Amino acid sequence: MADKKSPEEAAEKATNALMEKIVALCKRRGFIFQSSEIYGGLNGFWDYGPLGCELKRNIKDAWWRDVVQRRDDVVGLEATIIMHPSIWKASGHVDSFTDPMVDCKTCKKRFRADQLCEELGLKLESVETPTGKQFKLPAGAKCTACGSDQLTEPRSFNLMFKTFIGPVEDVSNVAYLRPETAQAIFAQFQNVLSCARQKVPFGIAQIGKAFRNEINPRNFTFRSREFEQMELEFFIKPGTDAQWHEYWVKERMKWYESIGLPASKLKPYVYKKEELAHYASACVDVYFDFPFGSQELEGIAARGNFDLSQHQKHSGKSMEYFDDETKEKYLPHVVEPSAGVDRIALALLCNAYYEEWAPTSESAGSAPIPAEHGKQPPAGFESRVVMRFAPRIAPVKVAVFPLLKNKPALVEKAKEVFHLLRSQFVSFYDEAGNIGRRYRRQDEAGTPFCVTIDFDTLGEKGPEMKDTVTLRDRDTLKQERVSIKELPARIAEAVK
RNA sequence: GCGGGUGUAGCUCAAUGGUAGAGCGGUAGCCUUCCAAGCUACUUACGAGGGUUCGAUUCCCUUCACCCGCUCCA
Repeated sequence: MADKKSPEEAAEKATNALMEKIVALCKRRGFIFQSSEIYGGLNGFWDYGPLGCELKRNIKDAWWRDVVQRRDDVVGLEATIIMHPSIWKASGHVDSFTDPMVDCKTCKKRFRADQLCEELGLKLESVETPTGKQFKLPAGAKCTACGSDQLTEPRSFNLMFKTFIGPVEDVSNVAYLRPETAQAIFAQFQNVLSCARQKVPFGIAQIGKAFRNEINPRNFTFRSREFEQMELEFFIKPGTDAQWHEYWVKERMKWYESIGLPASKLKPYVYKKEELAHYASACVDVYFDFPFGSQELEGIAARGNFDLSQHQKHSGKSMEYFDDETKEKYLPHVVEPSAGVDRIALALLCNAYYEEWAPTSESAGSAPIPAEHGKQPPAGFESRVVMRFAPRIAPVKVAVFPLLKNKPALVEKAKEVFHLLRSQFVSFYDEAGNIGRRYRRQDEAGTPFCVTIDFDTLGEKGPEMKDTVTLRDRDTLKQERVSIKELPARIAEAVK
């Protein structure tokens, strides 16, 4: 009786097990490692290994191509991570990124100080300081859980990483690592406008690192303290907010499908009126079904002119745009699609992971079948793990093998083919172990194509087979005879 | 930050108050004519720091990391 598990518990156990397998594969194959692992690791920080950094690069390249290079109306920007502290004052991050927390010394519960006071009908006291607000509990504050008045003073957890510019560690030299890439775009709006010869509507895009001192990093790389963002600020004429917002939500959903995330696992979450920030007119989050739940990959917000007007106010510089056609001056409104690169990488890894029963040599030629949890594969099959990345996003596009390692003519020809392909695609050469083992290694790396050089390639079966190779498909395991000449075009077609 | 759990090789797991063993993997060699075959050799670990003890991977404390719940989530 005590051993009986509810369906919910069983399902939870299965998803935990799945995440653990994905984490193990990420380490085994060199996708993601713990940061500073030899020193015990560092909470909230992760490194990308040889395959992982190729994957991430492919995500960023795809985004940059689709959002910037292939459009007439978007230009790029690469700003510094540390910027003038006033930027974060203007953006609201210095004040609103702070959560004052109090702990009950008696029952160890933790509360947001403002919420606790509100519940008691009191008002949290605060004083402005150069580095943000300092909070003080009003008289009469007590723990709402146990009633004790033994509460710690409110401590501010500002989510921005702080540092100092120059040698003196002093309040006047405080600077922050950017908690988002977006603000630099607003701060450089006039510079970009004056050189890029763009007219509203147009966008400025940036990819880069951002830092948030999260209280509680969780779910592998999903919530990290150092992460990478891809943000677009698309500046529009006031009043066209709704139509552009709708446009970008559609564009972004399409993009996720283009990198191989299925529509069935992507869900738009439309913010309700009361959930919106006061300046925003609309916001849609793109959610992905991770093994640990449906979670946000990107937020697409219509932010009005809040950011530009804030910077105009704080800097005293005009952020206005002069419209040649209507001869009007105005502060452009903005639609902001803001995506997390690491979250997308994690989504791709989770989505690509499959356990299958693949045919062994006895039943070669059969199609692989999905593995059934907790069961042994049927005779003639054995389990394999395969990462089914979309070819466009796969870290390695093609692997090249000589059928046998101890035949110099095969090795020489294979290396020749490898060098030919390497000039165009991320390629991998392997000759260790038997051919099946090498195929399986590439399955775990998610390499969509394997090319094998055999004796027919050398012309042993006659001239019509000479200079043809086996092209093996990762997903179907099907093999096809293709001439070396046609190979680059075949692969290029699949990975474009 | 609180509570619970976990920490032995790259992975999965074992044993033990007297300094650790296997399978898989990896590397090298032999072999191998298309899906993890075989043989040989090599490789690698008690998360970190203290304490108790003649002696600690094992017991105790602290710390770090990971997982789960709470909390938090621009």
